[in-house]
Amino acid sequence: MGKNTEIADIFEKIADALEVKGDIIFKINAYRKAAKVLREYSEDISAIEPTEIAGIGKGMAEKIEEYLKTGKIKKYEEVMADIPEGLLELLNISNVGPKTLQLLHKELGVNNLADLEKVLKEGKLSGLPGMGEKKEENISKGVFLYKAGKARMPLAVALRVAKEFIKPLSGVSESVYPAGSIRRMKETIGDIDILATGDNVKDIIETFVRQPYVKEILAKGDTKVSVRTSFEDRQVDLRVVEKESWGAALVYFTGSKAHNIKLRGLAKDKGLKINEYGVFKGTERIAGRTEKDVYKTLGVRWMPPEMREDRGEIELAIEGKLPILIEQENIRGDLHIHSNYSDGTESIETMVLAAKGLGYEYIGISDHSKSSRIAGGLSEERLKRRNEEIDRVQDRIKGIKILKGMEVDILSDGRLDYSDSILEELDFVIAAVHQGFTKNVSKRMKTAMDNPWVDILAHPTGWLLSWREGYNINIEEVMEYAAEKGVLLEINASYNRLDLNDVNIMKAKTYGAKFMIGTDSHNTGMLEDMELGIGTARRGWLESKDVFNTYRWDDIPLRRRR
DNA sequence: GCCGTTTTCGGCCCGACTGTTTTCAGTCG
Repeated sequence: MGKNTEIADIFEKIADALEVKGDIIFKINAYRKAAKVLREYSEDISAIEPTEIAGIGKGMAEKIEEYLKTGKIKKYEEVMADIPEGLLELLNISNVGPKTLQLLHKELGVNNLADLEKVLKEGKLSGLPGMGEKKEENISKGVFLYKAGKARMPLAVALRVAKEFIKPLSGVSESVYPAGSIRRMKETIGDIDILATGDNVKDIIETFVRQPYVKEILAKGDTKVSVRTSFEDRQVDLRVVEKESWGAALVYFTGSKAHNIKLRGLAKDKGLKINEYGVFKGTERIAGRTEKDVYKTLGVRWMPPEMREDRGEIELAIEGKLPILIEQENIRGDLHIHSNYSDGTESIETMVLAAKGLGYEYIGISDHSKSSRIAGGLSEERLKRRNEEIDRVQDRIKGIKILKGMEVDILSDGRLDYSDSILEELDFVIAAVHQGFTKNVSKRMKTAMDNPWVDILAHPTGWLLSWREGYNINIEEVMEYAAEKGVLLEINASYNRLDLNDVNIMKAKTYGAKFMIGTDSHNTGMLEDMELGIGTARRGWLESKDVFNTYRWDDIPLRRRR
């Protein structure tokens, strides 16, 4: 973890603490903004002048310097002095905001989750000002869901749930779309947002709440409804708008929040007002029907949802310099595929036919190497037999090129799991860490990349979405080394990885790195995870020329060919 | 606390919904 992240975490905690203390919201937002830009800044903050970053002023810069020098920030110690450990965590409970938390803390001495549960049980909340039976009940529900470990869900799960709701709605609406972070293809999703338009608003809302997966209606108004579903208690929100507002609502509900705030600022500068209903000059609506119109009135070109994170995309769109992002149609092949020779569940032939069905020109079979025993890693002898099998399948199946690859373990000393003479005979080699996640990972990866037969580095950070933190690694150093050596960085598209992620992709690109999107498929269904990898690449602003499996196989400038 | 071809002071996004209120505060996105 870099210094940027460490400082960003501290700034966010300061913001939370100040909010509970009731400080002015603008100061709090300043800390949040600083945390965000710091987290997403591609260079290490110690290497530059902090005030050059928008959102970091004199005060923040001093605190950053202080942290770099002493490892501490006095302001943080100050604001935290009278805040008990475990209090701020409670802000993550839905229906508990800063005001409620302050009240609970001051009046009832709530310091942590256990305290909160206790006062709820004893029914002590109802006596407090502004607290009634309902509010108490809602906080109880919030605690229940929080404890149930309502972590963000993987994008793939959210997409599936959203589709279940969109299917029946498409019958009664004119348009219905997933919005929010799903549309931006963020790797994990909190709540699922769906946006619809049509003539009969009531019908749309009633159809929505009648779905069999709806377990409880959390809120229901004329245009908006929130439900808890039987998919792990996940919340789904539906918002219905008039056709005149469809584009404006799409922009608004797709977000991100930071992107919207910047758009509002632009509107304001032009004497306009933008909200989910349109762009307004005084009371007159001058745009709203399509996203394109909305952006145009603000002097901004339309941009793909995956870019809308306020990371400079609005500035680029104003200058007309938006990148042309990679699309599914650009992908010509998938190089990270397991067969039943190692831990895949299907035969080489089945995987090849499925890939051919997707219109791919080539597929690379890349099973595990011998040290991955649990995953059925291949001995030299079995590797030989697998390659002969590939030749036989290729004889039978035409119209798709089958490549002999391997996902080769990086051993504890950085050597690879096969000798160079074996690696050389393969069409390509993916190197991967599957063991010793905390031991010298950066160094081992760099040693592995010194081997000229390594073409691709698999799932570079090793994290699994929402449950495994990943390798103990200096990812910047590794990505920079990969760029230098001409090793492709994998964007692992598997639904529970998405590794590299957007922020790392953007950083890697500044180092001059190139990429490969691989699904890490262990069965035919997983081939469709390519969609998730493309979304992630787009979030990292990649164009098709950055991603080498958009090239014809013979044209890929693989390291071993140079 | 940040920011500035309208400003170095005075702004800083804004609307829906809920619950507890007799007109609005808190939460959420």
